[in-house]
Amino acid sequence: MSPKTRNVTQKEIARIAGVSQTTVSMVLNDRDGSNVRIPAATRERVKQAIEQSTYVADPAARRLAGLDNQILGVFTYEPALSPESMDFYGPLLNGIERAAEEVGCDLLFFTSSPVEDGRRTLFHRKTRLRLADGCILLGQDMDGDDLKRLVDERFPFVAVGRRDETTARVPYVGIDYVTLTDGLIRRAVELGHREGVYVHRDGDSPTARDRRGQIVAATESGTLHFTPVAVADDDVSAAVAAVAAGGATVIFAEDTFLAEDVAFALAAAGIDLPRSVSLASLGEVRGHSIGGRVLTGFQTPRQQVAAEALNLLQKLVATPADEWPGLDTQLLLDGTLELGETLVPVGSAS
Amino acid sequence: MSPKTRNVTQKEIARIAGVSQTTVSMVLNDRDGSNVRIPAATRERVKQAIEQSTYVADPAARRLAGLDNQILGVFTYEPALSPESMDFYGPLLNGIERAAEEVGCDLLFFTSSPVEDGRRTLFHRKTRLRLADGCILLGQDMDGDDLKRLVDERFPFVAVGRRDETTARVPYVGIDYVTLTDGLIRRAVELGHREGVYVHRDGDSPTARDRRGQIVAATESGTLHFTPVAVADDDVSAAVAAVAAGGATVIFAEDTFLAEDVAFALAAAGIDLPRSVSLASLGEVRGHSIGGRVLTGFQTPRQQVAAEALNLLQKLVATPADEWPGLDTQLLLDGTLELGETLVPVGSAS
DNA sequence: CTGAAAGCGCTTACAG
DNA sequence: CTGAAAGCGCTTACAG
Repeated sequence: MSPKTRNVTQKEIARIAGVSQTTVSMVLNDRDGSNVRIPAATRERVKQAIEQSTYVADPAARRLAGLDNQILGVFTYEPALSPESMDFYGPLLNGIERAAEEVGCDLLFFTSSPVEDGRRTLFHRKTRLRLADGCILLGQDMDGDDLKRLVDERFPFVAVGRRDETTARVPYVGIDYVTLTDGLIRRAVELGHREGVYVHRDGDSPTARDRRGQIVAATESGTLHFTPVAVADDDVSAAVAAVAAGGATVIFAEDTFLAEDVAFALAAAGIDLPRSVSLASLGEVRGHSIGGRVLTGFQTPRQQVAAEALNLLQKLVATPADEWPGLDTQLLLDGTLELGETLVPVGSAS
Repeated sequence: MSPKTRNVTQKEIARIAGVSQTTVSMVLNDRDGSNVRIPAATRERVKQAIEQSTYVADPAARRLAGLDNQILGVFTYEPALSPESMDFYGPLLNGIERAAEEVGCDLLFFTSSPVEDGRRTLFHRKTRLRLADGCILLGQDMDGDDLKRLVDERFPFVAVGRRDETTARVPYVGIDYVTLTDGLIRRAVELGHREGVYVHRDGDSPTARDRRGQIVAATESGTLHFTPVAVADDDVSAAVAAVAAGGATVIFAEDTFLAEDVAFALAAAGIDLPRSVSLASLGEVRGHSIGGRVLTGFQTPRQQVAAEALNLLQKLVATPADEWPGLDTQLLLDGTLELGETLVPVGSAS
């Protein structure tokens, strides 16, 4: 630690104002309850002294003494500020920053977390987690053990995105993908589609299950029959083959990157989009288009998700842990459909 | 403060291992100097106990006891994570995140700082600044008083961008705009330009002065004569008028947004770019183009700037303040010219 | 109304 | 080699 000029402490303020350090603390924290009643005169004297000095409370000491810090942690399972991740994290981080500014909190990014198995670990020997009053968790693929431990330790946190851990009830704010997926299926049916291909990554996240659930339901009810195609390593050739095999008039892709890959592969295979086959993404499509056409998919209120997550986190921080069970800690927000231009009526080719 | 389950402390580890709490601290911090020599046996016992527990040192306590925190502050004078600011801050933040990850530091964003006069204030009653070992300052328009106070308090910090405060020697990492500007002027001269217009915002930041200095020098030496045009509120009409008045074959804009505004106004005025007049930006141009043409300007190593800034900050943190004068704390990195397609030989119209 | 004291969890001289 | 003690700056019972 580089030696700095000593900082002003309450003790010095006390000496200047001619009171005890306790009194300074009382004044600073507006402790004016039944047992303590500080006359306006001394209160004023103390305030004067503080005003004249450059006094700033030491956050570490406050924290150690058991107060909160006005610091919220932000943990991402991948680098959050890289150009590639901005597409996903950008709106969330922006929402978090704005909400934090609003409530007067600083944001502690746990960039130091060592990487294991390709993702960062929240708990490690030197984690500064406890310096924060609470923590926001971001990432497609969270660690179940982390979540469990956070719950067990009663550390206030909120996950962005739905989590249905069997081991613990995780507070989250997410998007209602079930309704969105359902809406897009209806839309396809309205347009005459009866046979589709569902291209997905074969992941097992809650949001992946949400989408798949509706796809399966539509298939089983006979509303719209989907042939599922799992894709690995961005190799979407199987999906193209499934389309070429005939029958399908529409492709649903699990997310927008996948949709773009599919579109590219279709073009390479000489299959015309959307004349020969329609395409829709079950993810956020803003800013994405296919050959100049607005991609059909969802619009998701990510900034709002972030704001609500911070909101909920604040509530958890302010509530004693034993009262948490009474709180509504799982929140899904509605998105909207982007009808777009890549999902068109069957037979548009004619 | 919501009551949590109590966290494991050194005292408990000590009890388990059957040693004193001091010894636990020693083992944890590898204090094995001349006065302390802990036998491998007890050391092992302590490590076992730690391993079995979920012990994590309380960062607030460490900090209060005078150690460093592995937390670096990030202060931006405007919101850093908004879509608009990403163009500028994005590469810097990315560089900072990567560097922080490398050195094992967390990043504390001072989002809580209240806004005064349209910009955030670093020092306020509840600043958590001191929780960080040091701080990176970002922003076009920093507050001179903030800088002075940081220097006076000997708080380790590094500004991104050159700062020449008269009141204090500010550590910084920036880009060498003098050489870049000079290079672009030479280039214009090579292409036959003798008469230009310099569109600027009339600001007084160091980098603004750097650019203007070269413009003025070229004008005075007669190499390339510039007519300066100050622009307010993005109203570049005066610049267009200056061009229309004749004589000038090239426009230099202080930054890329300005260049884009000028290009737009020229097009509206029916002045053909670059056939009638050339255009160059004295700023980063990556990702910007004018009517499909690569804009002439600079490429600046912003990620590297960020990395070097963090580097320097680490050095400051690790060095006692009284030895800072011996350090090289002002660093300018080289950018490269983007020759682009909007600065063309005089008389290309023919 | 106000201050002396204990305590938060840690580190570091200082004695054994 | 190891532990008891002081101290970091703050808050909060607890006595006056």
